[in-house]
Amino acid sequence: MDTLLLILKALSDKNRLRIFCALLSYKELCACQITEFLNVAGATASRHLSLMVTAGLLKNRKQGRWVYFRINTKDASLEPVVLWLSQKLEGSTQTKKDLKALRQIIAIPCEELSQKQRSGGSCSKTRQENKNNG
Amino acid sequence: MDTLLLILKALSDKNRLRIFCALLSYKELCACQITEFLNVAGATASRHLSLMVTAGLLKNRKQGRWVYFRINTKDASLEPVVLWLSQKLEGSTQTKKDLKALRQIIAIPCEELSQKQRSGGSCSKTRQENKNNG
DNA sequence: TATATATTTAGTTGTTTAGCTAATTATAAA
DNA sequence: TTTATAATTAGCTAAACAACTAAATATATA
Repeated sequence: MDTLLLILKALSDKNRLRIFCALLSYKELCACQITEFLNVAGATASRHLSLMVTAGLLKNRKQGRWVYFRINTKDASLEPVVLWLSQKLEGSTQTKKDLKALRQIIAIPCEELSQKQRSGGSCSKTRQENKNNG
Repeated sequence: MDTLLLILKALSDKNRLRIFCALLSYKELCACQITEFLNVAGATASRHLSLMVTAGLLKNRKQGRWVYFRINTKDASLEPVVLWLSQKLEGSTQTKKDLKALRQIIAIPCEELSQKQRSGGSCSKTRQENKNNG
């Protein structure tokens, strides 16, 4: 039951659900891409991803300085919930909005994305504004 | 996505998961029976149940002074997750322990249970001790 | 009708958690 | 080997939440 709780807690946060949803469409995403699309500090995205990996929902692989995350498709016992979530998430307003934003983000090379994040593109003010604008 | 989040949040608490698990075996349970088996204050059980009803996971019916709760089997879109949870919960140590305790609880009439709860059977000290004893 | 009582709601308190910045770690490039 | 940098970890703050007690609500019984 404790393992199950870990999975459910990992899924019961809006930003983590958005990450999961993004990975349903884009099989693999870099931490910097997820940071960009959530519009949060890198450390915040990292913590969310870490929780999901610990719960067994995600797997990651390191490639040079970048870390790529994907849904853990090896654990067969997760299949039913992944399917259920896919159905529930498909076509929701938030999903549409996120997928649209992601199309633009994945077009930018990670080097450029990271540089943008370093140079103030992710300051608190901007994040707050984006949040308010929906 | 917000409805989905409501469902996931409703499931991501140990006591609420225990309630759900109990209702997988006992189709319908009274609020006082759930209060007894969680070993919490009546108000606490009521709040948990209310969250689960709001999320659409449970339905309830009032019969006299008693309120009975059951899993909402009418919403077909919940079927996959209910099945998944059943599989995950089946046979876990916590589940076994809870079902054992429930067998004794349902043997007691609600009148007697409620009276027991009123007359100090559910004081904080007892609850804490039970918690520590597992 | 008045009283008893099962449940819910209101209000309080301590814990958990999501977010931030700053410091650390690990890898690539100069 | 030194420097730059992507990601993680540490430490902090504010918000969310689970638990409690007390008050309110709704129903049954005397």
